[in-house]
Order: sequence, then structure tokens, then C-alpha cells
Amino acid sequence: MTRPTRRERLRTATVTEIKDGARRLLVTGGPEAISLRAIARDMGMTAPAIYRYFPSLEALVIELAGDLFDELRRHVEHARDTVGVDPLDQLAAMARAFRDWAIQHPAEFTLAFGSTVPGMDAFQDGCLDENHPGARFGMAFLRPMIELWRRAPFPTPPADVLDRRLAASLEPLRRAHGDVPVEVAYVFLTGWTMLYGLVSLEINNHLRWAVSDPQALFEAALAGFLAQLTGAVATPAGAVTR
Amino acid sequence: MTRPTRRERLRTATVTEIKDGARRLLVTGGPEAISLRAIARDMGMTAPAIYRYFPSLEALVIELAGDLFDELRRHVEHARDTVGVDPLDQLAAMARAFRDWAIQHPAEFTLAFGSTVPGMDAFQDGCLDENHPGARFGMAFLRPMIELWRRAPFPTPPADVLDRRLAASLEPLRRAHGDVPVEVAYVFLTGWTMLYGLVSLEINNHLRWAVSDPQALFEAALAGFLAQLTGAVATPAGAVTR
DNA sequence: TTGCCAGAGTGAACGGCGTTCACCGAAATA
DNA sequence: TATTTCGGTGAACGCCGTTCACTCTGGCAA
Repeated sequence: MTRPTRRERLRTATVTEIKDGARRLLVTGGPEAISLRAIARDMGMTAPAIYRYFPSLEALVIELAGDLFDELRRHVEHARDTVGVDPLDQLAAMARAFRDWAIQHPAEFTLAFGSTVPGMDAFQDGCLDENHPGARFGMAFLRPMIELWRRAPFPTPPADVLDRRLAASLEPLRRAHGDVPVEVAYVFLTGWTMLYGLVSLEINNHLRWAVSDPQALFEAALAGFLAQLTGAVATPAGAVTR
Repeated sequence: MTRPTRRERLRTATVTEIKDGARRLLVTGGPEAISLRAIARDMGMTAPAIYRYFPSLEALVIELAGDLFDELRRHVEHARDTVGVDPLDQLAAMARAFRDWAIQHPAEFTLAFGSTVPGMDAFQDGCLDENHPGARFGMAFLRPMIELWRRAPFPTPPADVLDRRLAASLEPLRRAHGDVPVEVAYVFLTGWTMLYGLVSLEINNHLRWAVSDPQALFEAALAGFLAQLTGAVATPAGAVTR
């Protein structure tokens, strides 16, 4: 492992400066405000120079989106590692960290999770596993749920809901981390859907007509979901009968 | 009510032709492909002429998004009106219609629900009620759930989850349609979140790493949610104990 | 019927954009 | 020291949204 040469150091510094500029434009002016010319201007350069570092604007944006995803994942994992060892506490902390990051970085959240350009689809077809943004996220949330299930299986839907077809459909997820039980995979996906859906609706202002205090709704939904994992029979909504 | 003059007829025809062109570009090339010059070219016109009909490209896109929302809402309501009078059947049909439309019109779905340009936020601040896309949708799904609750209240989370703060937070929604009980408002929101989240994840290809057959997952989640509304104690995931 | 005018459309222009290409200087390498 | 590689420039092309001065024409009032 040799120390990077001077050229390499300068190059990576320039790359990060370009990405920082792109992010600044994203935050201040939205995704459409990201332009090679503006980035170059802020750096005291000309636009064609950026082509020495990225093959196109689209490639730069895609790489930026990947970086943002990693940042969000680190944020979530940090929350998990700070809260203790109880998987339930970890899941709660991770969900809250997810929402907090999204609220503090709405433009970045939108770029990272938004439907990216058509070209990205094909790109992601190839590497279903490691590279897909959603995958890295899923793994982080999946692990505590597996641990929870290992300690004490939580109530799950009956076999007529978790049928054979569903089991087959969840095969990719179940393979992704050892051998995940169908029940865990399914409950994980409902939780992830709720978390993503709620935060996404809030960020996109699709809740304002109905909810004045989204955090209250978020905490209720979180409590409801976690109650389901404790053995109490609960809806995602959190309905409980003992 | 007088018949529209000839001028007015020509004008509305041109307006729809412009919107149709914009939509065609959206479908074939994504949101970024919508350009006044391309629309005008397809119509055999020049770009500045469009300014006689729309004050800017952004205004055109916003209006198009509104139209798409209405189309989706009509699609969902049509499904509801076709399936019969049972609210449970209606909800199932509406949810499936929602997903079907999104799958058949992914570009339109993304535009309608996507985080629109910053300018639209301020616009939507003023008219929280009628004009917000999410609101019109909510109403459609909310009605059957109210009817269901009227016939037979379904199990809901205990009071420590549906606390006073949450009740206050849901005030806008509860006022939107007479006087909606907190329980109904909350369960409705969890259902809407699941529906939006699941479809949105599927459209954005954020499920591909985990799920090979999204319809199976959708049907399971739908069954789980509806089970909750029948009086069986069920999770959003659909866990049931009798 | 005649005259006017609102409204639709045009063409040129401005500035901004992504991208390509020929070119140049300096730094690393041989 | 000679050469190659790398980072950067400036000009250019074609696209874009938008503005503006202008023409033309269909409908309406006198």
C-alpha cells in the first residue's frame, strides 16, 4: 500500500471540490440548478475541465446521489451504534435518524431516492446487490430485525397471506443476508415501506393537507410498528388486543 | 350559460394540444425532455407562441401535473364505482387501481407525486384544501373507511399511541370531511402511507434488490391492511390472532 | 360595409446550458 | 534532457427559456 502520489492527491481533492459544488447548487437551487458551468465558475475553472473528472453531468449527479446515500446510511448506522445493543431501541433510533436526516437535507433526500434518469435503471440492473442504494439501506434495517426474531419470534400474518408465491417473491431479500425467514422478510418490508412512505410524503408536502404535526404521526406509527415486534399483537397502525 | 365562442374553442383546443405534446415528451424522454421548443416543433409552431397560453414552462408542467392527478383520481374512483357497494371491496379495488395506473404510467406518476419545483410549495400553501393533489386523493380513500367505521368500528391502537398530541395533529384531516374520528384518521393515514410507499418504491425500482414479484408483496400488504378493517386483530403486515 | 382592434403567431435576439475539439503549458517520467 | 501524460483553456455547435418588436387576421362595433 503505497502513499498516493501528488497527482492523485490533487485529483481526488478536485473531485471532492466538484461534488461539493454540485451539492451546494442542489441545496440552494434544486436538482435543476446543478450545472457544470456553474460548478466550474464557483471553482474558478471552465466547464470543459470537469470532463477530465466526470464523463458527463449525469454521471456526476449519479455519483453524488450515491455519496448522499452513503452519508444517510452512515448517519443511520451511527444512531444505531449510539443507542445501545437492544435491537428494538436500535430500530427506533435508526428510523428517527432516517427521518431527521431527510428533514435536514430535503433536497439531498429527494435526489438520492427520487426516480433518477432512465439511464440509471440499466446501470442498476447489473449490480442488484451491493450497488443499489436501497439494498445497502435494507441491510442496515434488516439486521436488528433478524436478531429480534432470533431472540423471540414476533406475531406474523397467517399462512394464507404469507403464501408460497410471496415466499418466492421475497427470495432475493432472503438470500441477501444468509437465510432470512419469510416472516422476517415480510415484516421488514412493511416497516421499510411505512418508514419510506411516511418520510417521503412529509418531505414532498403531501401530508400538509391532513397533518399539522408530522412528528406526532411518525412517532405513533413507529410505536405501532415496534409494538408488533414485541409480541403484542399490533397493527402497523398499532392496534393491540391482549 | 352561453355557448363558447369560436375563439374560445380554438383556444382550448390549442391548450390541450400543448398539454398532449408535453405529456408525450414526458413519456418518451422523461421530465427533462419537456421543452417549449420541442412542443412547438411538434405542433408546427414556434416556441414563443406557447406564451399566449402558458406564462412559463414551469406553469405548463404544474398544470400538466394537476391534470395527471385528476386522471389518476378518476381512474381510482371508476374502479370504486365498478366493484359494488361494499366499502371493503371498494378500498381493495381503489388500491389496485392506484397501483395499476402507476405501473402503466410511471413517468406521469413520478411527475405528479414527485417533489415539484420550489415554486409549487408556496402555491400549495395557500390552498391547503381543494387544490392540493394529495388532498383530493385522500378524500376518495377516506370515504369508504368512514363508512366502514360507521357500520362496525375496527380495532385501533390504544390511547397511549393515539394520544392527545396526535389527535391535534390530525385535526386538518378530521375537519376535511365532517368530523372524522381520530381512530379512522390514523388508520387511514397508515393505509395511505403503505399504499403510496409501496407503489412509489416499486416505480422507483427501490424494491428490485429485495423482491422479484412486487405484485405478490402488494397483495399481501393489501390483504393485511384490509384484515385489520374487518375486526380481526391484524398488523398492517397482517398478523392475526383469534 | 367599413374600420378597428384584440389576439395569435413569427423571427431575431440574449443569455445559459452540455458537450466536443484543437490546442497549450506544466508536471511526471524515461 | 527529451517525451509523454495530465489538467486546463477558448472557441464553437446546437439546444434551451424567455423577451420583444412586428405582422397578420378574424370578429366586432360603427
